[in-house]
Amino acid sequence: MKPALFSVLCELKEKTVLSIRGVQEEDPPDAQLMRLDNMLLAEGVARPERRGRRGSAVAGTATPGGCPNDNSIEHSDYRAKLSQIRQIYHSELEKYEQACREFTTHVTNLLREQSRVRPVSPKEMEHMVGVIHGKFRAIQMQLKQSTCEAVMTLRSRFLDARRKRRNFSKQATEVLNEYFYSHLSNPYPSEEAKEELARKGGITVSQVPAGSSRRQYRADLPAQGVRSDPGEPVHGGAPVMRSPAATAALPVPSMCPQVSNWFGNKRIRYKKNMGKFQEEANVYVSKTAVDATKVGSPGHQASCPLTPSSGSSSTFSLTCPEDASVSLQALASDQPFQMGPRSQSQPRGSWRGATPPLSITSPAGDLGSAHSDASS
DNA sequence: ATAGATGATTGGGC
DNA sequence: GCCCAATCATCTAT
Repeated sequence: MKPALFSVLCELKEKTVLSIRGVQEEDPPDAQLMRLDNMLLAEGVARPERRGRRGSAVAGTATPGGCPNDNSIEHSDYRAKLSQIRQIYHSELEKYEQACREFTTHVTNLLREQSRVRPVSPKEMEHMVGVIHGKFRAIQMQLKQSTCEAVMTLRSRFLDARRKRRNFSKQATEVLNEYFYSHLSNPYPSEEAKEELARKGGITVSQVPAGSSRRQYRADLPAQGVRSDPGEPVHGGAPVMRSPAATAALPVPSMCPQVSNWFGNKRIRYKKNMGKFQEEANVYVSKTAVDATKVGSPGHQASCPLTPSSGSSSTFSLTCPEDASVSLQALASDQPFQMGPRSQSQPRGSWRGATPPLSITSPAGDLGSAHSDASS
């Protein structure tokens, strides 16, 4: 009687297990878990800490967006804190894994024990182990999530670009201003010009700092980490880190975001308050005039690689009250302008009309403006 | 301590 | 993808 009952039970069991398996098949690869893993990997948290020459090994991955050359105290502080997070993460992970192993063994033993009095198929054992692993995976995910959050907070505190703001050097400002005022009719440097300006001004030509190009970082954001309260700003443009895969798919960012920022700010501020910049404009225009005479004849043009981006011909549409002086300036700087409809290479945006009432004449052979502006 | 200057970020437009 | 305009956050001169 007993063996017969046992075999019936076995049959029932088999059916039950099959039905369970039918209901919950293996989960598809968890996208969020992958994201977390990728982020931890990218931040250098997922890898166990390398002993020995700490810092350099960590720094390479720990400053994806900050100031690569900024070996400040804050940076070592950042690395130390990141290292702490890493240690905690790995020790917790180890704990969870061990607990998982122990619990699995315990349950397996228990099932084996029970298999003497009731039918326990290998599949059922497998299923139980799977359930346990699933539970521990969930716990692991929580751990990873909180680790990510900790890293985010750390990044925001130490690497926020705004907090790191440094004024450009005098040389850099001069170079930029010279270009700006000598291309006043069309102050939109091309990518090459920006690089050249950055080089000349000693501005570090970096990849976009983590905080400087929000759009790239936002394309594939998970829900977490968007810009937060002002007291604890999440790292400006890097609310969330991208997976390496996502990084690879993204477009190449501008190589000179600082220069672009500078020109953006300059154009806006100049336009808003031309009067205020009048003096500065004069200084730079006369400066370039002197340079031009030093270099040679007014027609000397060959040496400047800096050309505006939106076509080499800069044009005016005279919409501001200072038309007369604009004309004068345009004439003085040998720049063409037009009264009628704008040509295709019209300065972009709303710059038209912002051309200034320069009180002195601009040189003919300035830093490329005459060359580039007049070349057409 | 404060105001103004300045570099960076953001949201929207094209 | 770049630009403008507004704004933020920090630096600097006073």
